[in-house]
Amino acid sequence: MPHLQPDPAGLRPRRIAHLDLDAFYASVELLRYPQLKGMPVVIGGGRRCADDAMLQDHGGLPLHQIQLARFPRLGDYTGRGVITTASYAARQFGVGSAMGLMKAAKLCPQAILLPVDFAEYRRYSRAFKDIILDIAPLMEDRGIDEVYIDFTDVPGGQRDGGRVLARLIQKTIFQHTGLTCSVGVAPNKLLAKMASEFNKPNGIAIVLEQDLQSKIWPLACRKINGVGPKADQKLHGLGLQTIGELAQKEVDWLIDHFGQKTGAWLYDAARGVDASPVVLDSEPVSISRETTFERDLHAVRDKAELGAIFTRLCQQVADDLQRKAYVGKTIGIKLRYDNFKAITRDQTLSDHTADARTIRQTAGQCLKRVPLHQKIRLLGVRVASLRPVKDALVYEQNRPLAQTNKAQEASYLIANEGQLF
DNA sequence: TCTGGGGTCCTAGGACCC
DNA sequence: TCTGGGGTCCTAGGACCC
Repeated sequence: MPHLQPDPAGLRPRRIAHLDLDAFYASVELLRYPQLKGMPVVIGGGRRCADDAMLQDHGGLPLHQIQLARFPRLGDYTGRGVITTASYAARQFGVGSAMGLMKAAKLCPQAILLPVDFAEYRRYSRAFKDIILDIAPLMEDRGIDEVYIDFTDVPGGQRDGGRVLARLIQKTIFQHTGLTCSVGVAPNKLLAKMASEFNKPNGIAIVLEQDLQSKIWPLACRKINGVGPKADQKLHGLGLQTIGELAQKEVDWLIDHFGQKTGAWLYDAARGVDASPVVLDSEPVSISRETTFERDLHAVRDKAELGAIFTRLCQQVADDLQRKAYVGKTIGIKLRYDNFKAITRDQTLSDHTADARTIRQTAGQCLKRVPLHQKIRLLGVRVASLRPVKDALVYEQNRPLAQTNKAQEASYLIANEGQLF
């Protein structure tokens, strides 16, 4: 007999909020260029985005005075890339994030195309998280525009199911940054995440234990955080469309079809059961850099170009490690062929390192173990098995030594730039 | 005209050790 | 000569998320 009620032991008297900024990148760009308000705007395309020229050529005018006609249109863009964020006006045309720019250009050629400006987005990201921490100190960072917040013991966090505190946070973020966000408050992270989607943009949704059947069960299984395209397809194949239908299945049946771990997890998720804690801080597992080329490259015919890119990626990863004060033991590469198939190779060293030469040499060894007949579109370098360099001070005190290392790294890398291995 | 870049976690097989 | 589990580390691939 399937359970029709949530398992009371799994639903704690917690109040957990999920908050994410609305159309974050596009909203930041609209603050910078208010004249674009209401226009379809997409962010993406990166460094080759045509409007770099525009940004340098605005005749010294303040950014907000640049005339609409001078902004580049999506329809004029030719090249690779995907949309990172689309403004709500652009979404009306069916344009959305992760969509290829060329495909989006067909749907909405008149949309304005802006390049991503991560430095600026990170500033806003820090600002909105600082505001939250001031009000509610138990916050889990889930990326540049998303957090979980434990409302349980925050004053006012229980009032009206959390609505009062959610409203306060929402208002304070808007006052200080001009950004809007959507908040869901529920007994756990799983439900809070789903709830935050209910009233986008600039909305608040409260989900209580007893709302499971009315508010959660009608939703598609795909709305469960962790059910992606593959799992969703498989669920459809098994005749399951909604979370409610999933909740009718026996745990053994789910385990038979999805394996022990995923099966048990799906069983819980369909019942709104999630005991995972709000994690305040966590150590990174890996640090990586990767790049998709402007055109597909061949290991033999484009050896010099590829070698230079490879070296640059290693240098960037080394810089990232040193800046963040980590060393890593496992060096890996990733490449993606022109048919989009990706492969990885890695090698674990006996000692941790953040040295660009060591990374470059080891990554070169990895590259040797990979078939290189086919053209490739992407190359990446990754360092894992990280360990924090506890004494960041040592780095400071040894600055002259560190600079010597830097110089040696640089000369080694320049000497080997055209090489692939 | 396909499909970014930065991550995390899981699985599964093999090596190796006890 | 054959046959055990269990634990850990390494490697490769893939699903998923922001």
